[in-house]
Amino acid sequence: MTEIKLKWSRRKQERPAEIISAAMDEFVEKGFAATKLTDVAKRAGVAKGTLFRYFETKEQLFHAVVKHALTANLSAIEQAAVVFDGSLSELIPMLLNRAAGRMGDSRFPAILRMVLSESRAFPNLARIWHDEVIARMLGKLSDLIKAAQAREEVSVGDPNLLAISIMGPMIMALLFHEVFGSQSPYAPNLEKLAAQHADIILKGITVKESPQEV
Amino acid sequence: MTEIKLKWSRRKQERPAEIISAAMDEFVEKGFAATKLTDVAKRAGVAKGTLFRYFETKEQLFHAVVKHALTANLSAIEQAAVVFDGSLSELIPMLLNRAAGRMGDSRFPAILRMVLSESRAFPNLARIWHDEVIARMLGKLSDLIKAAQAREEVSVGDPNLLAISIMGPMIMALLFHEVFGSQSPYAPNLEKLAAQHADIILKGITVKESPQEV
Amino acid sequence: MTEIKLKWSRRKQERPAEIISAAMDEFVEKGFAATKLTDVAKRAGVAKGTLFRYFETKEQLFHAVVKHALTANLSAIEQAAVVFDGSLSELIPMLLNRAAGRMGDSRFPAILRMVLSESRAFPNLARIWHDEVIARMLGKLSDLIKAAQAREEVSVGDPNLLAISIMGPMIMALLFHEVFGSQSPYAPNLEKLAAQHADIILKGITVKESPQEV
Amino acid sequence: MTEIKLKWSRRKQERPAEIISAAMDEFVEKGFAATKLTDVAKRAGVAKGTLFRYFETKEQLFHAVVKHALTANLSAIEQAAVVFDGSLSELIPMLLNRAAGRMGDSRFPAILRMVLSESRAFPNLARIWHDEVIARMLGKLSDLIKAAQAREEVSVGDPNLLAISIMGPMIMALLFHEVFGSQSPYAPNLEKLAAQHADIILKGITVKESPQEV
DNA sequence: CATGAATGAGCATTCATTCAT
DNA sequence: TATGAATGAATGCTCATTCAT
Repeated sequence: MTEIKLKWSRRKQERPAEIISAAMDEFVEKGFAATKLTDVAKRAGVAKGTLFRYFETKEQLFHAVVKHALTANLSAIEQAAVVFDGSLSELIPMLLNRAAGRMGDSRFPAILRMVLSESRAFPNLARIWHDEVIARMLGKLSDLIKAAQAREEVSVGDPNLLAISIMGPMIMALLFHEVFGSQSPYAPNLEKLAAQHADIILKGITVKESPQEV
Repeated sequence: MTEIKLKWSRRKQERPAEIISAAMDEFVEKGFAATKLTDVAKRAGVAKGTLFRYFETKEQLFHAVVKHALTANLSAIEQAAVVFDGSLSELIPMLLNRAAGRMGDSRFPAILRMVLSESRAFPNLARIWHDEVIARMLGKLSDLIKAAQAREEVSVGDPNLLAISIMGPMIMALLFHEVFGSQSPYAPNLEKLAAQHADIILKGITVKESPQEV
Repeated sequence: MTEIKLKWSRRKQERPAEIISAAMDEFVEKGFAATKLTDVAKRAGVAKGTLFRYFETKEQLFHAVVKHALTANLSAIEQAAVVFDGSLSELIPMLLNRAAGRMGDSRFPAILRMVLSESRAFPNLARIWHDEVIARMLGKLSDLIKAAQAREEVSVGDPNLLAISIMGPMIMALLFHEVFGSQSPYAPNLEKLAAQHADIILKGITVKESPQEV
Repeated sequence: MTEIKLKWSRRKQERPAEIISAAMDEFVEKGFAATKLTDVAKRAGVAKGTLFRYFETKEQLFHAVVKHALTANLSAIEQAAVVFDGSLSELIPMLLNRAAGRMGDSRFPAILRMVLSESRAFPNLARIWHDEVIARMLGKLSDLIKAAQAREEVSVGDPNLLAISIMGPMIMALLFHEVFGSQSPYAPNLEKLAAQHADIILKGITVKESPQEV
């Protein structure tokens, strides 16, 4: 009896999280429109009606999923850049390598793809992700680049564009794996790409002490 | 008079194209599942039933749209690289600049996004795009890089990854505009990005003339 | 030119009959509701729109088909009984044998079945068939039976019911072949049934001259 | 109160039967193609969507109706003959009389007619009815006739055809009432037909006591 | 007159949402 | 509070009918 009671109250606490997790899997797999709440309920191990106790509509459930995905990844994102304060030649390899690590273990790429997919139907989604993820990430990276330019570590150039030059290939590679799978002969190895791209970029932007100039 | 007389026979020729165009707009805007054939018909200026004269099901209409988008862009893609035969230092700026040009005028970015969105529900779609677009594009670029490496124009490194280093930022920028719009302070100017990224990459990969030459 | 002209006007004359024939095949095969006018047109070798030059609606086409089937078979039916004027012991075998003959060559069983099928949706159909076919057939047969009873050829009994006793098995057998096909081990051989049933019935109804009575 | 409380759980048990009953009425009245599920739902007192909770498609609902009709009538049919073990002179009047009884109270004739109507569109339907109803009925009757022939109760002749001679008029009469209604002056009275036809048949097939016996 | 492209009312089916239990 | 049976608006698709050619 006590057992059961505990089990119930325990589950009650966890229900929303379980539902969100199940819903995320479904939304990510099928997209918003093609996801059936019956399937979400089945996957979450609850009755369909139960979903509506916690989320008023399908759309609100979707928003909850997105919000959850956001906050779950946000700390990691912040951390990646905020903490750091060294030279770009140290930051960039670390940043790209960390991004590469995201691929295998987390649902980040799938969520990225979902955001790309659904942002047209849910403009809010695009705005939130822009403000919370993109702006922070690019903003921080851009600031670090500006600082590096100020101390003449790197050559001049638009820092925002430079940030895209740095991150773009990783994003493209992530999407490649998401969309085309890892079996393609062109599927990039993320760690190697991170290393090689960091190398190229650093060579491409670092100010060389030209011997004869001195 | 002539106008009216020819209305039917002329339209019969154009109908499929008109419908595909309208359908592309709807699919791109709403996604496959959320697109209503009523809206497609309305946009195409025909009755609902007329759609089914030309395309048996919603899915076949979708495939026709994808195929059309593919062939419409394919020639341009082939051209971009195939014709070329000079050094990478000429090719890369041209290639990126041309990609930048695609943004404003064509529906390419929207289609790219649609492919990202729907490839999970339509695995065929992913396979076709992989084989027809990605493989060709990356394959050709990779070949050119190998040739440049052979004649020691550029340093060693995995050519496939290098191709991603070159194209990734443009892809990311395209998606940025598609998803977040061009109003964002972080929205990259495509032409400038193309120029700046080409510069960086070339500096990053070109084999330097040995110092004693100076 | 003349050739063509002739061909056309010749066809024009035949068109309604060709359409009715094609329509009968389709209606008989699929039933009224499941028959598509496109298929009728195709089978008749004309365009869909042409059907509507000759028959205002699908329903009117159906009525034309029924009417045609009726008149085509009516003369034969009339003939079978009207002409005859002999004893029942001659009539019944002949009648049943003739009915058996109908099975193989004509579309009569299929039409019978169609009438059974569609009479609920088209009460007119039932009424017409009742008045034109059933009443005439049963009426005539009943009259002949009454005459035979009057001259004490056959025993007393309700002549209408007797008519059904005579015809029923043939009707059932016709429908058996129509519905279950001729492969069933129970599928009756129509000629044999006609002969055997005639025999039984005649034995069953003929007034025997009991030897001792004389 | 109890009424209301149990409404759902009780109805859940009854719903399929209620729906099948309503659907049978509609199918029998209009035929498969012309039956609208809206009307079935209305007649069953449920919403359209509810139908699909219990039957996946219109066709499956139709099959359920047929199956129900089959099993509902099958036991009665089996019983009629299986149990019996007496002489044909007792069996035949009883059998025909029982068949006559079916007319007024059950939906058997309507179902018979539906099977005739829809068997072309649903060949399965014909096969099932052939195997489950016709074969059993005719088979059993045929067996009893063979036994009677063996003990010289009745004269020789094909037992299958004899079975049709026995049943045919009842089938025809059933269909007459179904199709043309009971108002026709030719509409047979089923009980009288059963009695009279039994009489005739028995006289027609019974082996007569040889004259010298008198 | 013949054609067949175009139409749109009509129907089967789906699924988010409600609510009696 | 949890359940899942019931609901009905919404949507893909069909096909008889129309009408410009």
